[in-house]
Amino acid sequence: MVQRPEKDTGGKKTGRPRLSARDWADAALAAMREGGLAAVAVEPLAARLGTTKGSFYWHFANRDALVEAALERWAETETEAAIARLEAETEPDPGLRLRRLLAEAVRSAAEDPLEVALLATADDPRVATVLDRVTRRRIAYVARQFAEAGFPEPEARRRGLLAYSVYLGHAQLGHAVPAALPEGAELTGYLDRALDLLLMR
Amino acid sequence: MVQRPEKDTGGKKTGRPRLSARDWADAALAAMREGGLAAVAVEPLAARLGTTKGSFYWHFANRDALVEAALERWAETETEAAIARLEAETEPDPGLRLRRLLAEAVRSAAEDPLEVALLATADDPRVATVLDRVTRRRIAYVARQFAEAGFPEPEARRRGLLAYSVYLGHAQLGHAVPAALPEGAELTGYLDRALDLLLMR
DNA sequence: CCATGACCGTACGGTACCGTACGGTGGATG
DNA sequence: CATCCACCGTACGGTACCGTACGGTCATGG
Repeated sequence: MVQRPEKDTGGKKTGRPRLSARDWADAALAAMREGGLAAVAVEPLAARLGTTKGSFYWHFANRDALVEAALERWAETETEAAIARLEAETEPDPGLRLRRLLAEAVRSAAEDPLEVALLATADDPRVATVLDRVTRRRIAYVARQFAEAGFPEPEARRRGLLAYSVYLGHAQLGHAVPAALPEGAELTGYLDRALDLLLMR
Repeated sequence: MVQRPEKDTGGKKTGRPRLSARDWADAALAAMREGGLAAVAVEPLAARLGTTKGSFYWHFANRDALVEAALERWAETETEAAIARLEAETEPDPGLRLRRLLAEAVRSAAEDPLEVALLATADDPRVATVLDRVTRRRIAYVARQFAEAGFPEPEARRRGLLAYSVYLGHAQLGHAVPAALPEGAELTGYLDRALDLLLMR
C-alpha cells in the first residue's frame, strides 16, 4: 500500500537482498527493454527479482504506479545523461558538435532498445507525457546547435526538427529492419554525408 | 478449423451478413490501427463483428493465423497502393517526383496509424518479416529516384536511405509528439526545405 | 423433401495476470 | 530481551482472453 518513503537502505551491511521501490522501477525498465510496456507485469517481475507480489504491493499501490515510477526514472536519467554529455563537450565548432551528437545518439539508440520500446507505446498517455517532455527538449537543443552554427532562427528550428527526424527514423530502422542500414565504416560515412547535407547552406 | 478455402460469397444476394476470412482479416487490421497488435483478440473482434468465436474458429486455426493473414493483406494492399501511385505519376522531373512522393507519404502516414502501429510491434517475428519486405522495397524505390535525378549509385542509395529515415522519423513524431511538428503551410514549407537539402549537390 | 455441409452459438476448461487479505519474520530499538 | 514494524510469503477471488467440443441453423441440390 505505498507506505512511507523508506530511507535509503544503503550504507549498512544488509543481510539479504531486501528490495526498494527503485529496484522495482529498474526491473520494470529492464523488462520494457525486452518486451515493451506490456512486459511490465507484477508477477513475472517478482519472479525475476526472486521475490513475490507481497513485496511489490508493499512498495506500490498498483501496476500503474510502477509504470509511472519507471517512466519518471527514465526521463530523469535521460536528462541527466544529456546534461553529462553536454558538460563533457568542449568542441568549439557547432558543426562538429552536431556531428558528434548525432553519431553518439545513433550509437546509443542502437545498443539500448528502451527508447524505441517507449516510442512503440506512445499511445499510452503516461508514456506520451514523458515522451513529449523529452522530445521537445531534445529538438530544442538540436535547433539551438544549428542556430549557433549560424543559421537564422526559423531555419535552425527546421533543421533541428529534420535532424531529429533523421535520428528517430534511423533508430526505428535499426530496430525494425536492421538489414537496411549500412555497417561499420560505411555507416560512419553515411552519417557524415547526412550531416553534410543538414549543415549545407 | 480452417476448412476449405471457401469461394467468394460475392455476387449472390446473401441473406444475412455471413463472414469470410477476409472480413476477419480486415477487422484485425482495423483493430491494429486502434490498439496495435495486442488488440487483435478473437473475442473482442467477434463482438465488434456482431458474431462469436464459433465463426472465427471456422475460418482460422488460431489467433496466429489471423495475424498472419492480416499482415499479408496489409503488405498486399500496400504494394498495390504503391504501384497505383507510380502508375498515376506522369511527372518527368525526378526531383519533383521525389517531392510529391514524400509529401504524399507524410500525409498518408499522418492519417493512417496502421503503419506506425506495425512499426511499434516490430519485435514480433511475423511483423518483422513483412516489414522487412515492404521497407527494403520502398527504400530501393526512393534510391532509384535519386539515381534518376542524376546522383551516382552509392550516393543515391545513401540519399534514399536518408530520405526514408526522415519519413519514418516524421511519421513517428506525428504519432508520438504531434505538437513537435509544424502544421499547414508551415509544414509544407518545412518539407520543401527538407527536399531542398536532400536534393542538394 | 430431406440430407448435407458451410457456418454460427454456447458452454466449458485452461492460462496469465491483477489486486486483496492476512499471516509470518528478522533486525533495529526502547 | 520484548516489541515493533518494515518487508515479504501465500492463498484467494476476479478478469480477460485462448482454444475446444458440440449442438443448432439455413441454403442448396440430389
